[in-house]
Amino acid sequence: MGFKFETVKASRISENIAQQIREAILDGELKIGEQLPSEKDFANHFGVSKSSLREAYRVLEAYGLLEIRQGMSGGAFIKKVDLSTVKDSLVNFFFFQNPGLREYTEIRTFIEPQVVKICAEKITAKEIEFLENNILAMEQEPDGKNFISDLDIAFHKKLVDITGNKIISLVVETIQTALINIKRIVHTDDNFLKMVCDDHKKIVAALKAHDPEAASKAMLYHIDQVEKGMLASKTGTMIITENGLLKRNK
Amino acid sequence: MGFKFETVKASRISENIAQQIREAILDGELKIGEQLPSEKDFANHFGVSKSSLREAYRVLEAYGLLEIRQGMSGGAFIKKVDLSTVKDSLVNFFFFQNPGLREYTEIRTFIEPQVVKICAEKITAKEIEFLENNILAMEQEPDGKNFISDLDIAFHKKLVDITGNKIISLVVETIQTALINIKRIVHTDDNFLKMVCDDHKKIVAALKAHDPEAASKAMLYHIDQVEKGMLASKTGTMIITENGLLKRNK
DNA sequence: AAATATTTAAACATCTGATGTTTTAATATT
DNA sequence: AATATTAAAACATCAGATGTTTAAATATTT
Repeated sequence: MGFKFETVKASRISENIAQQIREAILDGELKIGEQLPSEKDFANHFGVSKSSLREAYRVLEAYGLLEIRQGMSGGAFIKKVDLSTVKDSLVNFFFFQNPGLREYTEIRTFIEPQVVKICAEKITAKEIEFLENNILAMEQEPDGKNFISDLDIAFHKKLVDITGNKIISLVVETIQTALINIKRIVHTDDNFLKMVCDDHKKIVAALKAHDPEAASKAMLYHIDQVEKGMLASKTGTMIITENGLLKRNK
Repeated sequence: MGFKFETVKASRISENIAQQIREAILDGELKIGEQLPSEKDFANHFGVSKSSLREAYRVLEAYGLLEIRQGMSGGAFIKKVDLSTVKDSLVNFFFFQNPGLREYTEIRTFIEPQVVKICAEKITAKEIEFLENNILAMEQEPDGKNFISDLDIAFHKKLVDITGNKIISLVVETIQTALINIKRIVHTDDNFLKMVCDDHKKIVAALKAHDPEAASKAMLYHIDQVEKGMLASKTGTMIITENGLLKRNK
């Protein structure tokens, strides 16, 4: 095997600074809410021009690590990276990977049946009420496409949140979001909506009975139904290939 | 329930431009490798100053959507977002979420046993050879901590790659990377290493026999062993709390 | 005294234009 | 033909001027 030196990228001042600050955050030296010096002061401190420092700030802001506020008593503040930042990053990534519907379904079948198994043991009366209200709202909604999507996301999100596992939450939520984008394209019909409600009801019934196996089974069935429904429905500006891959139809 | 208008953020020129370009990419108008106009020209086109445009480019570069090259016939080129960009983003996110070892283990037990089930059916002789060589290399390595980590990642990565599911690959690889960071801290010993090798061998044996259930069982056992091993080992600068949460020990 | 309006100052946002550095292609030299 | 030099395009950095936002301090009015 040959050498394995890492590629060296020409150092850019802004990158250097952004890296330093990011490391300080990851090392715990800078904490949430803490304020960095003003552009002028910090540029001076680093011995660089304001523009270079501004670019570093912009990059850190793009990472979601910084919030920059204008005005008096404004400035750059360390911020907890929020979910939307990661999701945007994942959207960017998956755009080029272009996973197929099959891939989304597959990982869902891995995770979500197991999620409801845990839920069946831990779920509280209040959480069951939340889920039941969610289904009710979905049924009563005449045709609100987007609203339905929100309710659908909320249903599945609630379930993962019950597990208390932040990683699983992120994964499931990201997949849900990606699927919504696909759904918007494939124009799922009223039958689809009814099917979703029925499936959700069965899942909740199993959870109410604290029956892990039944819940798991109902969820697995549901995920498969959703895939089938989406593959069967007519597509708008996109087409679904034999692999369940979505492609622009132009 | 009250109104639900979204918060409006003061528009910044650089942000506006970055958003426009990002959308053009996500709409398929700009393709990989395509070159954007030079700073000067594009700034002119938008009717803004060079600095504003540069900040937009910096942000897009941070997203991993742009590669900027200096020199003649340099410029800004649309780039496929690579894995490391997403991983960095996830590292930033999880730093604040600070998931516990338990959470990592849990999602692994959801995914990886099912992964090897698929592998047991699809795996080829060449892939088995790869895995066997990987184990051999791991055994022969006297003490190379980091190298072992690389081999460990490569082993698990190979398995998910066999499934051909890009989403699962990303999830598993991200978790592996996060775990390595934890392992570096907890100073796993020689016994741990031997255990890993033995477990990997059992998994490969099951795959060789094309036995999905055995493979799944071996993987589940392995993941649990790794968690136990890490919880038992002495910690360096970090301590593991009762929840399996890592905290800096200072 | 309280409420309202005005002023002020700190900090970011943007612009302009000059100068430096990198990189590749064209040209000249050996 | 190989090597060295030069030129040009594009990014990188800098300096400093001007505009805009925002919150706090101050002044004014009720």
